[in-house]
Formats: sequence, C-alpha cells, structure tokens
Amino acid sequence: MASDQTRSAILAAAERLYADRGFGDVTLRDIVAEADVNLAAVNYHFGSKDELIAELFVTRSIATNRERLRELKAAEEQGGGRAPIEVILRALVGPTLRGCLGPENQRSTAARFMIRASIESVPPIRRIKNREIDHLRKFANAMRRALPERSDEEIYWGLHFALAMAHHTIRESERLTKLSDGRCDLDDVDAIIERVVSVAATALTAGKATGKAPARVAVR
Amino acid sequence: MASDQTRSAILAAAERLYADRGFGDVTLRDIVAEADVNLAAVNYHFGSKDELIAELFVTRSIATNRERLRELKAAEEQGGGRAPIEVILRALVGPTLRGCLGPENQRSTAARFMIRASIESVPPIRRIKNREIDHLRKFANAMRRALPERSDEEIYWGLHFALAMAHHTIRESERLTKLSDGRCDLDDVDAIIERVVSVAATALTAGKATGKAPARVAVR
DNA sequence: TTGCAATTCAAACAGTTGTATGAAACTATC
DNA sequence: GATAGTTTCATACAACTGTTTGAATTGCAA
Repeated sequence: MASDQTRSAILAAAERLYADRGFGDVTLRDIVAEADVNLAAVNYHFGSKDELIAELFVTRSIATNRERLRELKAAEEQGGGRAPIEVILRALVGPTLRGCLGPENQRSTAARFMIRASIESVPPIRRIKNREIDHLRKFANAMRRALPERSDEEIYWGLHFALAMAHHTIRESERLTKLSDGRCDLDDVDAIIERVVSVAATALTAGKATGKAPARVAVR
Repeated sequence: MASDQTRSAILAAAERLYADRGFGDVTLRDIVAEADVNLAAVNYHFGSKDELIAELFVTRSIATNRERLRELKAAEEQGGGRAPIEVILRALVGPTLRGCLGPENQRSTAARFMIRASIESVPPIRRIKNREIDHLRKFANAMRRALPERSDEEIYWGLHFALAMAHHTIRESERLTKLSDGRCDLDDVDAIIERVVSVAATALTAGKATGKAPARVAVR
C-alpha cells in the first residue's frame, strides 16, 4: 500500500472515532482497527498519538482560520481598508459556526470532530489553541480601524464576547435545545450568526465611548 | 483515625491536585499520597474514582446554585414577584464569576478546581451539568416575568449568551489577558459581572420585541 | 535482477491504571 | 474484656496504555 494511503486512512479513522466517541475513550488500537492498518503505523507516520491528534486539529483549524481571514480581507478591501464592525464580526464567528452547526444528521465528520475538540480540550489541542493569539490580533486590529473612537479594552472585550457566544453555542447546542424545548432553532446557522454578530456589535457600539465599563445598575 | 477525617482528607487532597494539575494526569495514587491515606480508602469511602470527582463537583456547584437562587429570590421578593432583568442576570452570573475569578494569587482551591472543571469537562462532571437544566429554568421563568413582552426564544437566547460570556471568561481568562496585553482587567470581578450583565441585558431589551432574530446587516 | 530504502507487521515491552481482597487494627457497645 | 462492626492496610489483580523492536515485505531505481 502506498505510504500516504495508510497515513490518510489513519487520519480518517481517527477523526471519525474521535468525533463519535470523544478523545477520552478512543485508543490507538481502536483507530488502527477502524483504519485496518498495523498498530505501529501510527507511530511510524505521526511519531505519537498526540501528534496525530494535533495534525487532525491543525488541519481543520487552518481551514477555518483561512476562511476567516479571506472574509476579513475581502471586506476590508471592499471598504477601502475599513470594514463595518458587523462584517468583521461575521468573518470572525461565521466560519466557525458554519463549520460546526447545522442540521445534526448532515454534519460532517470534520464538524463533529471540531465540536469534540471544543468540548473536551485535550493537551495537544490546547497547545495549538494557545498559538491562535496572533490570528485573533488581526481581528482586533480590524475592529480598531472600524471603531477608532473605542478604547482597546472595549475592543478586546467585544472580541472576547463574540467568541464566547459562538463557542458556547457550539459547546452547548444540545443543552440549549433541551432548555428551550426546541424553541431556539440550532439548525438555522445563518440566523445564529446574525444573532451573535448583532449582540456583539451592540456591545461594542452602545453607550458612551469612555473606555470604561458601563455604570452599575443601582438595584439590589 | 476517625472515618470522616480520612474522607475529608481525600476530598481536600483530590481537589487541590485536580485544581493544580487537571483531571488528566492525577491518579488515585497521587491523591492518596497527598492525603497520606491508603490506596483502598478511596474505593472504600467513595466507591470509585468517578464518584469522588462527582462528589467534589456536586458540593461546589450546589453552593454556587444555592447562592444564585438566594440572590434571585431576594430580588424577586423585594420587587413583589418581579425583579429587573439586570438583577436576575446578576444573580445568574455573579456567583459563578465571583467564585472563579479574582486576583490569581488569592484564588481558593475551590475556585481553581471549578475553573478546571469548566475547562476539562470529564464524564462524571458532564453528567452532573446535564442535570442543571431545571435550575436554569427557574432563571428563564424569572426573566420571562421581567420581560413579558419578549418571546420565549429571545429569553432563552439571552440566558444562553449570558452564560456564554461568563463561562468563556472563566475558561479563557488567561488568553484574554495575553491577547489584550493586560488591558482587560481580569481581577476586577465586579466590573466583569457588570459588563456581562450589561451586554446580556441590552441583547434582551434592544430592538423590537418581535421574537425574531435581528435583521441581517446588508453589507458583505 | 540486484540493491537499497521505505513501509508493514507481529510481538513484546514497560509502565500505569482503577479496583478487589482478605487479613489486621481499631472503635464502640454490652 | 469479649464481641461486633468499621475502617485501614499491604498486596495483588487484571486489563489496558502508548511505544519500540527487529524481522519481513514491498516498491523503486540502477
């Protein structure tokens, strides 16, 4: 068998199993059985189990990040170097949400894998996420250009909250469906994106641009 | 040694180790060494490792939930059965945020343990979190009373986003500090609470109360 | 075909894990 | 102080883990 047939058989099998059963209880032996290759092949081709997981996650998140930047760049070029805040936020949360949500029965293996990665967060994945800061900084810069009167602190909180809503929706989509008894439609991804974008944009633009936290409401 | 001295020595040691090193690489042998008790004591007193973790988490989250409900009840009684939305939201996210954030060097073991539980999410903890829906429903009901003109869908999304911002801030506090280069002050818990409450309240009250998602911004 | 490198394979390795056991030590009751 | 019930203890268990090894096989170039 050609070398990279084995390689990609392992990748495919691993992604499928991790997506279905989580990182916690999938062993190398499960993976090689599913891929129908020899046990030693994983270490031969990837070095270690962690590097296999890392490669899976890197591949997927590079794709998402590239799409994010593509949308951001397109928007800024169209606006002559300055895009509306809503469009920036949409470029930030859109690719992730579109990649992970949507009708459950038609979610790709990649989507289910990324949901798992978002929920379980094993060490090799955490290491990679920690290197995402430079990527996020590009969005912070774009947001600064869109809202020059806002303080950096406000910009970062807005970025942070936008990611919070997107990731929490991915992580807890099942619970939200149950809690709302189906009233919140988790299948309409575009509506969810607009909802997140709208709330984040409001948070970033509402109130005076003092750079300070909103005054505390006096009731208690 | 009296029976519950061993029990609580195990609980204390386990919480400390899990808080410091995460669930992934703390074994029963680490715990019993730290607690200076026999290996078999864990299974004798708790039945299994998972039940030990579950007991730790249940204890802490019961405390948080009790505090949440106390604040909610107090607010509703003071308002004659109807509390302002900001106060409800503050009762929802305040106890959690106060329990997990604050100056790093003075965070309790319990706080650090809850942060871990929020990041790593092992099976026994996930099982318990899934049973929290009834608890959250009480807040949904209070929010409905506070905003009777809002649709249920809007209420649930608002509740969901409030939790999203609170939990994501706990999970990613370190990254936000790094990303913002220290501009976002993660030590001022009260300011964070007000920020989350303010954004969530705005999301719940802004715009027409049509019960539909905000209209999509036309730029792209 | 020969030679060499890349790949596959079965098997074993070395270590760790949570749990179970049965005897010993302890504690409280009568 | 004997008895019954708890709790502790050292130890073993059984299973599983990721990784390594060295020989066998394959693929390809000369």
